[in-house]
Amino acid sequence: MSKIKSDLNVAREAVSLRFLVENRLRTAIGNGTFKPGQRLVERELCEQTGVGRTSIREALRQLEAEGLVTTIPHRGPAVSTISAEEASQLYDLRALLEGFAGRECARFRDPDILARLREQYERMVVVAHQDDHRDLLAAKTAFYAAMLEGCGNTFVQRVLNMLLNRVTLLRMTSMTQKNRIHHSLREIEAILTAIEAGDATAAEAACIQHIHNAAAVAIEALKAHEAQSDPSAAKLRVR
Amino acid sequence: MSKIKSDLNVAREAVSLRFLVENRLRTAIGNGTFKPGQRLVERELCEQTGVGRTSIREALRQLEAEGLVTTIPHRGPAVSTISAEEASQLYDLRALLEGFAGRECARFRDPDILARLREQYERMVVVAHQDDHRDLLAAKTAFYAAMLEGCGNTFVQRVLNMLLNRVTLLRMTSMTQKNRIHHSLREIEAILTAIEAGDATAAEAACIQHIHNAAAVAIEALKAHEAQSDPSAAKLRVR
DNA sequence: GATTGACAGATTGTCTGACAATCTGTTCAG
DNA sequence: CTGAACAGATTGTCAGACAATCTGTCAATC
Repeated sequence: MSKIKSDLNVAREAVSLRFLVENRLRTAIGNGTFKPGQRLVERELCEQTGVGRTSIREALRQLEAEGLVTTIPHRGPAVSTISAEEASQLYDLRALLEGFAGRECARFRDPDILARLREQYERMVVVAHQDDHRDLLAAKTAFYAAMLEGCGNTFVQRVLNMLLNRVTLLRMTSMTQKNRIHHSLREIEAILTAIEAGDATAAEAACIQHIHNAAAVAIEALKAHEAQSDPSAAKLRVR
Repeated sequence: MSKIKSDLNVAREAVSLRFLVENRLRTAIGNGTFKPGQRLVERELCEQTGVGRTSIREALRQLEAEGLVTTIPHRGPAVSTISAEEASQLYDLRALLEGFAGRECARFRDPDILARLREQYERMVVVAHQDDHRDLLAAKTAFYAAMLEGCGNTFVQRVLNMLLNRVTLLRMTSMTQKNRIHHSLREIEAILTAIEAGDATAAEAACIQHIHNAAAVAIEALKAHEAQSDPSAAKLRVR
């Protein structure tokens, strides 16, 4: 019955302005237009978007709830920064959740999901050599999207999406890692084959392993970055 | 260094109105003043709280992001309801996260946390016989709070708090289960001893077991409730 | 009698303008 | 160089307004 309904679903076009603003800001933060730490002055956003302060503020509140933006009282919102410690915790949670997703995928083995996973994986293999990593990133994102969907748990999906947004934040802070691509590909292959084989335990382990590896690189880069530019660390120097 | 700062932390009294409203609404939903499905008309909230529509709306946006409130476009916000299916997924995620928390607690074995856990457990034992379950609930909440803190992961903490708020929602939908208390106590004892023993695997298992048991009861009650009162189910009847 | 269409009432979505509270950087006196 | 005072910037909040949209009702129509 919900199947029928979803077929003639007209997708609710009447989107609110604040929703548009929200997405606009989210992608602006995601692609680095707004950098971590940068302040987001309400009036400026009003001018840039052409909407009133009301809508801007409500959109900001949403992003704040997602952790993408941090608001200091009477000082205003700014794009969230992320410390090495936080990043580490973030990756831990991500590993836990993606492990769950992988495990459930392997358990269900929904043919549709399996097909999408393989499709994206093969797309990744094809575009892996390109200098421009955008295609690769897109395929990887699609792969994850499929896996999340396949786990069949709305809440896990939602939480993971929030986490991924914040990881993107991290990617802006540190630089994109280069040579991990090939390792990464192999790890994803392991995930895929485990899921296809219906081996839940292996799938979970592969997901966790993959995130742990990615985390190690990211955290390392972040720490280096911090040690070099953190003013509070500099202050501790005796000279 | 952050230790020093946190000691003389003056806790930032200058709370914004929207924050007060937010908490007020949250507890109102939590204690059943606003029941699931009930509409929350902005003007009415304005009158009841004495604050302007701006603050109300921003507070509602926050609660919406947490899933406690659902807003239908041009119709307005209402306290979220929760289906048996959603509840099941919610408990799955909760089991995953609390399992993690338990495991980490057992790994760290922070003496301070251990003491708090035992203290709350013993408090639970003492007040378990009372007809009024409020004390018991308070102790249980404190027990969980300690465990969450002990896991040392801010994100897990935050997500779990959100989930717990929504479980409370569920508690409003179905009725409080009565005779589970004694089972519940024994399960919590298992968690505690595993953590105290530093047995991470056992702690994780105990946490997951506990949630699964709680889930089973809750879901059952919810399904019964749904079958009885769901109008869409009634409509499908051929007579 | 059931279906359709129109209408009124209720509420939200959004804008504007305003003003106090608060934060921040700078200047100036000691 | 230290500390106080001040000015500018920005947020937090309110009130009032108005269009867009949803919902229920009621009459007209088949």
